[in-house]
Amino acid sequence: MGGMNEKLAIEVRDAKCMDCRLSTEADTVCVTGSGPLEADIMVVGKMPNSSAYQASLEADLAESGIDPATVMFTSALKCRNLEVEAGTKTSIKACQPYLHREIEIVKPKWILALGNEALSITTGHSGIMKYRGRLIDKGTHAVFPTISPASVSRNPGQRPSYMADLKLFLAEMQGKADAIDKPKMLVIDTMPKLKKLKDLLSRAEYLSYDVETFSIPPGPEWAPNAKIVSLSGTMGVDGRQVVWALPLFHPESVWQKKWKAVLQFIKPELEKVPRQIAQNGKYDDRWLRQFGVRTEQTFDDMLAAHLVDENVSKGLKQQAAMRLGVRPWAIDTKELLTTPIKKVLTYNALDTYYTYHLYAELKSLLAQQPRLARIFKFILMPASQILTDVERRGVWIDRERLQTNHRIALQTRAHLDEQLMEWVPDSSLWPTDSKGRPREVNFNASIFLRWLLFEHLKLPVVNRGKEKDDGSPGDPSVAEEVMQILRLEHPHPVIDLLMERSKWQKYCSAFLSAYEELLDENDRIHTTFKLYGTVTGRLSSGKSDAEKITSRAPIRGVNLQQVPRDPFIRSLFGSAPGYTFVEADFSQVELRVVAFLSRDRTMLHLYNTGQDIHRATAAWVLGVPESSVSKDDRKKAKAVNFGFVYGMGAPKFVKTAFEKYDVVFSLEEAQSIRRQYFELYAGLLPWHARQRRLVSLHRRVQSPLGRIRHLPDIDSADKYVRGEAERQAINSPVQSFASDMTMLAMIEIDRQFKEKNIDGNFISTVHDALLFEIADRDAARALPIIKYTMENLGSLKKKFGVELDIPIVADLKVGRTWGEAKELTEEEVYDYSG
DNA sequence: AGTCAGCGCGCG
DNA sequence: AAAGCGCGCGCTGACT
Repeated sequence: MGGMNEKLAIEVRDAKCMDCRLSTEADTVCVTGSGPLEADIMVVGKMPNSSAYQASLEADLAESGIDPATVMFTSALKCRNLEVEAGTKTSIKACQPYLHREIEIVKPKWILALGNEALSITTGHSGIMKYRGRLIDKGTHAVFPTISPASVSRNPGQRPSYMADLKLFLAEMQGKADAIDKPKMLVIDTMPKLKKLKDLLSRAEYLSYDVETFSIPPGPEWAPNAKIVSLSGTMGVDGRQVVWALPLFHPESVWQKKWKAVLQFIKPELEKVPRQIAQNGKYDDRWLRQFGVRTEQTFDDMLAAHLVDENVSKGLKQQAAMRLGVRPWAIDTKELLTTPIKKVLTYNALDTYYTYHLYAELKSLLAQQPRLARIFKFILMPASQILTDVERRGVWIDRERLQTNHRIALQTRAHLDEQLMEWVPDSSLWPTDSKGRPREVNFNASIFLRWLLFEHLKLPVVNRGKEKDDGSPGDPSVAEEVMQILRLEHPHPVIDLLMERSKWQKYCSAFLSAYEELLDENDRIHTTFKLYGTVTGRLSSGKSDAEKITSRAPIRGVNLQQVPRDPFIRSLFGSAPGYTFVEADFSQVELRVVAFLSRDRTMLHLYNTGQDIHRATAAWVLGVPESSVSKDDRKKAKAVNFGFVYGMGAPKFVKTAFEKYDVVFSLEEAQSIRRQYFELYAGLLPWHARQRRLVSLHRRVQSPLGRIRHLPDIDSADKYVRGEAERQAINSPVQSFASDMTMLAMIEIDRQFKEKNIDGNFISTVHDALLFEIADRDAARALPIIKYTMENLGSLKKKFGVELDIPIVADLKVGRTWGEAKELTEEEVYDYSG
């Protein structure tokens, strides 16, 4: 690093500072900034930079167009200690005055904050991943946060977005005009203009559209007070482009009182536009369908962006900045109704305008990668269409049973609490909070519980959490695994009570009360699926982003992919009266895909001869014939298969075997089992090696359909990070392919139901399972379609040219509810009589 | 009164 | 010191 700026050091530095423990360990105490005193730009890192670090930082800045010679470099923490990589909240606080004094003296116009410590000391905010890349105005200067270069060197995958941030920082400083001109906007606020819009829409070749919505609390489109505030579009008509904004339920809107009628007026033309482009259009389509307009997006930018690069953020603003060089634009969408209408409309229209330009960009990117284009066309877009209606329809819940079971759960928890209270002494002994008041009784993972177990009852501490920032040991763990160990080695009634209680606590808070709150007037609950929610292409499920906004009465979303398997919960989910509930599972689909990809002979043989691989593994581990493998043993073997196939080591195997299956293995036993496992399935290790080689060579891997997983961390200098990327390279193609098979099945089955006029609907997918609700009278026709389609998946060959040489098996369960559905034999599926 | 990260645990 | 993968969410406790 260059030396400290002398004038600055004289003003600011206190070389004898002893405000925190860092000073005692430091080589140099209180290192102040280096660089010109009159700099406009100040770069704040975490600690004083080493010379190598400084050199690479300067190179990064130069590469993005910022001249390092004009920059004042300084840091959040002032003590330099090359040995210790330390940063503590207390140290940051202690150092804060020095940095603030530096800012006062240098008076920069811009501060580049590198990493969370720098962010927090310059702005008071925490959460660098949230705040990175956006300018924070501090009055006298503006702070632009991004991630720290240290993190980038550890995770090379972050480099592109880091460099993009630096370039955005330069653009902000230069106040550069956006790369694309802002459009002229047609505001539809009179009857003649509305008629004109209707006419233009009827001839539009494409339309990118977006709605602004409102409800209190922020929630779903079916909430009683849900309103569409405005609808905007960018469309191509007669070879030119028209950008328009239609005010609807805004207080200043001329259409506020008849906004629904206005929507109906343009509905036929809106629905008929051939190319319908949107950003996360499932959301817009859901809202428009709620109010009677059935748009069907044909191109979703968000999904295309996800396919092209699963690791970047897919928001419109981020994508527009990254791909179009457009600076962020924003209004407070929580305050739509009090924001002047002009602003709302401009914002709304601009969204559609950039959505269109992104579409053009992404479309050409996809055109260059035909396999991705096929996944987009034959999986993502059709799935998005289907899921739009799945989310709107929701899943039927047995309301009475829900209320009963909720009551039971609350009572059970209360009863356990009573029993636990017998072990709680007089409140004078309770631990106190920072203000000296006794802490409340709390049997969740709290300070109170830790005190009760480890201080009052003097049970031994089995495990601790992460070491604290100040170097003190972490809190004693009260996790399930710790309880299991305590129960074995130091039995105590409190342990059993707590283990039982934690189950009921989770049922009450995470599931039952959420379900009750979310039940709509038709006894159904809703989820939001994300097709862009996972790096492998699986769906994720939960609440929509709007529902995530914290508010006084948050609407909680249901994650349909983590419903406890306990029939106490699963039997609440069912089919409405007159309908049959069907669960169709792909049997062991991931392991079948492993066999297909690894070409392991033993696995291929087992599957091709219709055998059960978990059973085979269990028999082999236990050294008994397959006929004497119990259900429980088979379950344990599942953990063995999944663990070892994806690169689990012996120590972790010992841990999971104990935690999940109560089986105790010694490390030696585990090592020998692992060794023998790879002798039994001799094709697996060579396949692992192949995946490692591929990812090292290309920095990415592909699924059989061509989904790409970028793994830039394979270049990390850190061997743990590298190992992670290697195991992901092994797992990703498998998980990807399996989940695409599920989506293809959903799409094919949906098409056949429609063709054959079957009254059957999807309720949810759970990774390798499809859930349906089918009219009783159509069940006999529907079941064979479901099973046959899943097991044959014609589109794999037809659309993707992939031919599976292992059998795929679908297991069907039928009943009134999820928890009570009974498995059908093959005969029962093909000859169903209810 | 709201925000956040870390933990622990629900699912595949 | 650390080697299954992929998720979402509720709670706690510390902070503004």
